[in-house]
Amino acid sequence: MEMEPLYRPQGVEERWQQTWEEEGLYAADPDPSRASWVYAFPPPNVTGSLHLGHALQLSIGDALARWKRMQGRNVLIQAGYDHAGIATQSVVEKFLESEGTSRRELGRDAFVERVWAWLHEYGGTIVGQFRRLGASMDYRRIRFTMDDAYVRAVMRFFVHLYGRGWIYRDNRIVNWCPYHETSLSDLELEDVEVDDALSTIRYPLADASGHIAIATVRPATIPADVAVAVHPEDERYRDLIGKDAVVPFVERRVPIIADERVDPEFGTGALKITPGHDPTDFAIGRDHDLLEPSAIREDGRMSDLVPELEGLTQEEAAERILDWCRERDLLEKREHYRHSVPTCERCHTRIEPRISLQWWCRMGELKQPALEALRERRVAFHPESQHRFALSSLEDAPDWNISRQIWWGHQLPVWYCPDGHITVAETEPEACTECGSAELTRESDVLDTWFSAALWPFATLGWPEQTPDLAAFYPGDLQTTAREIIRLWENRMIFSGLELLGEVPFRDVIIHTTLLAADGRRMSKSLGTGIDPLDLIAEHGADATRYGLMKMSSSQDVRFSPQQIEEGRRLANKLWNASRLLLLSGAVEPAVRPQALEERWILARVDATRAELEADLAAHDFAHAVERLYHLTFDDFCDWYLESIKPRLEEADVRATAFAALERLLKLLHPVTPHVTEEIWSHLPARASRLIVARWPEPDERFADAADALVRVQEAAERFRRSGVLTPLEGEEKRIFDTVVRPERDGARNGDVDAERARLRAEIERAERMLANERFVEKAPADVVEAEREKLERYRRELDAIGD
RNA sequence: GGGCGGUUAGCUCAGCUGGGAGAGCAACGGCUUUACACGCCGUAGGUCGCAGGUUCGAGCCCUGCACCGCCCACCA
Repeated sequence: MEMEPLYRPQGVEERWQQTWEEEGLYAADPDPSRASWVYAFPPPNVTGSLHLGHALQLSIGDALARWKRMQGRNVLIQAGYDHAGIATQSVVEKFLESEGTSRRELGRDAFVERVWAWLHEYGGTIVGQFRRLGASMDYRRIRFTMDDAYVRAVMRFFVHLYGRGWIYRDNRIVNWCPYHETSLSDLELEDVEVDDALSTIRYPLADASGHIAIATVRPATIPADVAVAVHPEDERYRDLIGKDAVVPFVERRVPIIADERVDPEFGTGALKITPGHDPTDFAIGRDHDLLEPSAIREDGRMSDLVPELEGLTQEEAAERILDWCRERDLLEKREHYRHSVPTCERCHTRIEPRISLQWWCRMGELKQPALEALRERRVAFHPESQHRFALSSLEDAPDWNISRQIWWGHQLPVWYCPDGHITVAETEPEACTECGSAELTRESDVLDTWFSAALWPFATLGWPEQTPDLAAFYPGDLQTTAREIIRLWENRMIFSGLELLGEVPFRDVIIHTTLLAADGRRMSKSLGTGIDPLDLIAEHGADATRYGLMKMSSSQDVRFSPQQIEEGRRLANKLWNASRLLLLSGAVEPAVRPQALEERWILARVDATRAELEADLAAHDFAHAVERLYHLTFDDFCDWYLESIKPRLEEADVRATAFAALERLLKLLHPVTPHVTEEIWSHLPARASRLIVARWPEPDERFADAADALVRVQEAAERFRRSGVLTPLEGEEKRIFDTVVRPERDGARNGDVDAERARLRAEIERAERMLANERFVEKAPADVVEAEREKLERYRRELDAIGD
């Protein structure tokens, strides 16, 4: 096949992706002869498409996987989808709206069928996009959290926790979305700034001795007030504590209580307590044994608490109540107030804090083994700061609200009989376990999406069955994710794995960099700041994209910059052309037969880089890892080594060594840029296997001695190019210098010996000053002082050589 | 309000346990050199956010301040 001067990844990459997969090189099967290495890739939303975060973590994870595979490990990257309960339900509901129907019109069973139909038509595109990035996942093993087998695992988990006594039902205040009519976790919310009005309203004292004024943005909730609270230390109200106030409009007597959660600085310093519609009030109410009436219904309109308000919107009700207050001179003032309120991240409806009956999982005992595992670092989050965060958020983890009032998801395996007895079973029971009634109704709630996601590392391998896959691939090795997923998912996988299988699901969790938009804001579709990785791949290739994303993954937040991707593209092209040079000179069987200094040197450089690269990858320092590969390729391999052997390329032995060095270089690069390296590999003299499964280079320190000699040549070259000064060199060193630098060309330009002399004098002066400082010589470490002396001597020698 | 991180060259970022400020890109100058102009060689560009402190010596350690980002908790 012809090798064009310009490497074009388009077409080449797709061909290798297909070949690798067809030849079964991505496949992982239990193999007792090899140690496994398992990376359960976070299952994306089944309705989702590839974004830069996926691409980044996949670049990292796949590079590690390919590295481990070349080291002989039996690598499994688990792929699949999450059903993403509320997100998917929202997407399909919007679709139904466009068709002129709705979830309610269809009813539950028909709706769920429509979701499945929708998914078969439009869902599951993202895994194809993983392929396009070159992700070496076992695509035969795609799992979905709604697969029959997976559903069985989820049911088993629920029944198990219930049997342990850790699952209970309770009325709590939850984030309620009036549009979806479901509870939401705190993490499914989005804060939005709104312009509101803050009303100050007088509540008359029951003994008619005056009034106490409160401030509220939600007058509609006044009918559900059950108390007025003040801070216990607040002098203004000390005398009122224990008295009764009269709630306007409903004219109900309520106590004035003291509670430290009231902020005396805000508003009037007095707070109306509405446990049914505010989280703080709810907490205060529980502590003071207050009633929890509800003025607002599931749909966000007024309840029948006050019959004349029933069915009104909150705005309408608020107007009525405020009018009532105005007429009696109880409305002190009404002022503009801007604040942020939680909204549903899917439909942007304002969240209604609401008390409802929910299912909960007690965390107290369940999390203990996970805490221990984290403390003992049997699971380690990287970087270290995130490990501390993971540990502290698990320590603080409140009981887990596991129920959602939506239709798409795993329906709770809970059945009620007419007498209200509860039967919990993995499959539909025949009769109530308590009274034997056969009239059973299933709980309509479904489980939180993260409840099933918590089982991902083992439910994908067949658990609860004791499958060969489970034996071979559990526990796994790697997890990668974004910071905000730690509490939602990582910690829950850890405690679930420990509870159900007795072992942690993975050893290392890499919390990857968050890529910001160029202006420093968060990347998001709604801000229009997102970048489609598929566009990057189409333009620059998957290799360049992988390289660039790894280069960008250094600190916690990094702004996206296309230059890094372009750098990757140049690297691929450079590698391509270096290989072209050797192949055009005549392919020969690779053999390590170094005869000259530069040959020993490049082999030493490649080996040194191998060692450094291994250390970088082990430390998850991907930015430095790829930078090293870039310099090895450009500076060492091309600019020095290939330039210096060019005149001798007709010698077969020289080429044999060159091909051997190239092979090692390709191997080191393969985890980062798999396609171009495999493509070049295929042009090399017949290899027994694909590069993807070739053996990672063994340490080879035979030529380490060549490094120093070459450094001398490189320094001489730098000096010559800078100043025209020729450093005396002999033999091999002089030959390489003459080949690469070519004094007849580079030296003609400027011979600024004076500048070089001045430079050396400045260095000498500086070193002399340091060494003249007694405190420095006394207190600095001996090796630092010694190094300074050596520098001084060297500079003096060099100055002598030039001629002072 | 709490937590994490950041502030170093025009841009994106490195700088290990304190010991001569770096890379890539961009800019500028020079090279049609038997692979690559997506190339090669070189030049310039930085009071390392600000103010103190510790130290013989601080980009790095300590204190305070300013600004930016993210996460969490939120005052009705």
